[in-house]
Amino acid sequence: MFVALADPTRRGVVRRLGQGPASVGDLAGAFPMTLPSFLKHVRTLESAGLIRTTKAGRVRTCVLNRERLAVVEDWLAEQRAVWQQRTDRLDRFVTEEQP
Amino acid sequence: MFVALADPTRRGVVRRLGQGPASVGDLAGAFPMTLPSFLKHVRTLESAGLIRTTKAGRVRTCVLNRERLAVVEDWLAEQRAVWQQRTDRLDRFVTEEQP
DNA sequence: CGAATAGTTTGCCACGCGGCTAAGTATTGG
DNA sequence: CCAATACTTAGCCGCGTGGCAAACTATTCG
Repeated sequence: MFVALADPTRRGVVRRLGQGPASVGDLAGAFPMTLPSFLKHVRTLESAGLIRTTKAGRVRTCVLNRERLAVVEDWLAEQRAVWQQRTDRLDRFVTEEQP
Repeated sequence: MFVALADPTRRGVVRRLGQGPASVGDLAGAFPMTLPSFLKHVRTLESAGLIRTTKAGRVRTCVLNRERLAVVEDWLAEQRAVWQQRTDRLDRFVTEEQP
């Protein structure tokens, strides 16, 4: 997940797909690299589950898999939870300092 | 940012630091690698701005920089916004199909 | 059918990442 | 002051990643 999003090209693809499905060729047009190179990114995103692709005729269409982005959000939420626990403990501690 | 979080060791450090500051040595104890290797991760996290570190005497203490995690949340929020716009357009389109 | 289109596969290369050992530098406790 | 502690630096190595060009496959259009 994070690995897949750690590349600007791939984040670009995710952003673009947020606006709706697109073909590999259309997507590739927006990035300064050859098709084979670009296709690797598509595959990476797909195996990370961030996008789904289907081939119809000779054109492969990519769509964003929104649910997967929630995984990142969940991780962040967990971090916030951990941090929250800690400040709670701190609050209690500080509070109990004043009997 | 995403690159820094793309490594399990570094995510582990972030999680651990959520519970409060810790020294490099203490943190390293939780991971199966040598100190020099571990230190690289600390440096990576620091230059990504995810943590801040200060050295007192011979011990370097690390603290989580919560604000930076918000950057990831912002990116996700932006994605949601883009997606939302699109479904809005879609709604309008569908709605206007029925005069 | 034949040519253009849209991916796909293959094979190559450079670079950086993540790991290691060994050796060096401050600090600190006795 | 000396030894232990806590990093830090330096240097090395294997592997994965991200890029390319060239050649191949499968559709579609005229």
